[in-house]
Amino acid sequence: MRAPRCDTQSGLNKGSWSKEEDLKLITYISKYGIWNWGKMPPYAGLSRSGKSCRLRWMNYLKPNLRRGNFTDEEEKLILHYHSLFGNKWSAIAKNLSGRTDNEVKNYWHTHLKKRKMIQGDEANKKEHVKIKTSHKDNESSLDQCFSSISNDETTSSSMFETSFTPGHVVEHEIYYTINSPGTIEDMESFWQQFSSSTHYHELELENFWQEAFFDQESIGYDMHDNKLL
DNA sequence: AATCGTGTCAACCGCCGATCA
DNA sequence: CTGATCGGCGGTTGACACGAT
Repeated sequence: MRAPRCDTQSGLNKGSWSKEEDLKLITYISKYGIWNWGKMPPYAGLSRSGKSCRLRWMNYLKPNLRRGNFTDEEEKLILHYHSLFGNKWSAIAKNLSGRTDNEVKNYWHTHLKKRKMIQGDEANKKEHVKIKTSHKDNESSLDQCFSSISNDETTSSSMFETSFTPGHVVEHEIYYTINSPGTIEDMESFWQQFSSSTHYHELELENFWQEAFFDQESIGYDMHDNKLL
């Protein structure tokens, strides 16, 4: 886990994502969808690059991700598709429901690559693979966050109506292609709801959204139409 | 208890292709 | 056609956890 740090040149945060950052991204996307990774971080109140947000969403926060240990069946599939595709991790991941290319790649490098080499040397040797469950703590804390949001009707959206539960595969397709970042009023209401529906107030971030959303020049605010650009 | 070595995996980086003006 | 922008991909890094000594 990388320690959170701030890049002095760009002023953007780097490293590990905090719980509150996760919440902001989840809540923003649930309300406004994904319209432009490069432009949306300030609207979501995040001091992160668009790439960082996209990566975090795709690899960790997206609702239909399966987390935890790889099953024997998944392991066989990875080996099978790797023999077909090589290091095309995204192609392999597409054949594994709820798994990301990053996860498949990591699993390959930490477990299967080594095993394959050993098997190559000693064809009949059986290798015991220990699989760590280091996501446990994060999952439980995020579970709390998700439940606190999804239990609040004012913030529920199509996303949360579809069993938005980390650690489980959701059957429904989630729509996140809404095209507008909303108005200032929307955002005020949104963050007030966000604040009251989570443990946000305990995080000493009360002033955060004000700093983030009332710097109108930096975020692009059309005074004439009263809309965020 | 302290130190060291190794494994794990979230996140970063740089590149590339698609799209659009 | 060209250049800018954006999303996506694969390789790599490095902080942290944990076992060994």
